[in-house]
Amino acid sequence: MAKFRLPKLHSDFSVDCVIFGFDEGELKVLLVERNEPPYEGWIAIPGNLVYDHEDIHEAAARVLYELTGLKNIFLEQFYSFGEIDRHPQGRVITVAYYSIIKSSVNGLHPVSGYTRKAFWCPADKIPKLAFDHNQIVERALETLRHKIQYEPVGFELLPEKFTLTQLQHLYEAILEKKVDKRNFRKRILRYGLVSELKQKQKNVSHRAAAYFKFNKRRYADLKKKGFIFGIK
Amino acid sequence: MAKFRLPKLHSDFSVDCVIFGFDEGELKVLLVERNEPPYEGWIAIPGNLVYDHEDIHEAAARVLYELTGLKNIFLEQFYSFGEIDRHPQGRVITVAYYSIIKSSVNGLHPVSGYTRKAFWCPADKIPKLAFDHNQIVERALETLRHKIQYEPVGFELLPEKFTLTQLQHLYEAILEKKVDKRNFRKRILRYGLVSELKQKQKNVSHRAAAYFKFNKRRYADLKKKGFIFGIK
DNA sequence: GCAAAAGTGTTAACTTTACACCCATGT
DNA sequence: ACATGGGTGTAAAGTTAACACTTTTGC
Repeated sequence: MAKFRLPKLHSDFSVDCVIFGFDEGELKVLLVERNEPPYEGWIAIPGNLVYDHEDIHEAAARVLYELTGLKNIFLEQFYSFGEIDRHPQGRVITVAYYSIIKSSVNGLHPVSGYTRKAFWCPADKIPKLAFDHNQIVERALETLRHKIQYEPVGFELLPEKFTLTQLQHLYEAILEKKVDKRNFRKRILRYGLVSELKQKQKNVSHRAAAYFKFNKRRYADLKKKGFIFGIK
Repeated sequence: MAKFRLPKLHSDFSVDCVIFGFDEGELKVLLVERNEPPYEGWIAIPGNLVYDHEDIHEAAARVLYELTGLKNIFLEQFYSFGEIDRHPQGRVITVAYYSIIKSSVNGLHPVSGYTRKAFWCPADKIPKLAFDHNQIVERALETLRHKIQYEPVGFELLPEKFTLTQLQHLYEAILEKKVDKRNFRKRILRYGLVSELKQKQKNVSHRAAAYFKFNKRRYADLKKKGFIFGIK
């Protein structure tokens, strides 16, 4: 027979966030240095317990803010991890979220004492992390690679203005393979997902590239019609 | 500062299972009639609390067995639901799993007293369910529709031997649209994912259709090479 | 003038789509 | 003989993949 111990004072579930950024031609993941046991001093992804009467999605946003200073980030849930021994102090199930943002945003300043600092780490150089966080990051990467196949996720990672080469390098970093320049450009331009700006690069020691911006409106229209945006 | 109340006696999280079957040309969902408060007497998807020292995945398998008699089902996690008021007796986060099976399996016999019965319901005629289960089923359907676009999920829903028309109707039921017979067959046959059996239908008042079987080996080979199996 | 990255088109192979008639079986 | 669903091919349109040279800019 089911028994409920309610109401409770504390939840034994948590949220963890895998935040992807792209900078210097590399895919990056946002990490923190913990300032609390367990795993005090370890590197981890931002995460913490959910309050009792708190929506998990809001909890993810709050925790991310407290631990890194990031605000107004669009978070998407991707998996829950519940190995019985994943937390050294007992059973804690965690709901994992991910987001892809413009890592140019500076101001990574933990707002609480839970973490000592927050910093970007190249996705292919993640150190040993606290808890089962390596597993969580690995799964987030799979989700991202999968997602980029049918949604133009990449634009979220770039600044407002970007060159087509930057965009291409981003795809190559996520998919971990080379893409043909001409075919890539044809595909991107075909559906009008980007608009060319009049502005060009300056002070580069090679032909200046045109800047483009993502055409959100156009994307929304196409999406309604069920189109798929894939780069193979 | 984080505080942990550990060890605990009971978990306040649950698992819920959306089991898809296909029968009589219709996509079906496995439902139960509850025999316990809350929502006693209501229709719901099979679900219950997770034991303290139980892996959530194992919990899903156990709960499914107890409530419906189904065993050895491949369950896949797809989302966690954590609205603060989703459970009338307090905060309960649920991890939702789905599976696709041959609904010909009879023997739906609840093994515990939690449910009065288990039965198949057409996916497009789901009644009002307990908790937020309608929302969970809806999301599982989206996941299934998405998944069938790049994995030959359909074979899991059919008996060992099936006709190509049955397979086509299955795709049409899931994708909710008509598919061209000739093009469908060409695509299925092209990659050798199915093998024709010598056996044919009997006692049908029209030309007997050939039976086919799914070629798992071939699928595994193709998958390794990164192929995508899509029906548009 | 050279190094570095930007930008640009064509062709062949393949994939997708649309479409209509004859076949086998039971009644 | 008729009703029912099974089974089959082709051509046109569209998509993908492979591939190399010229342009612009700063030093």
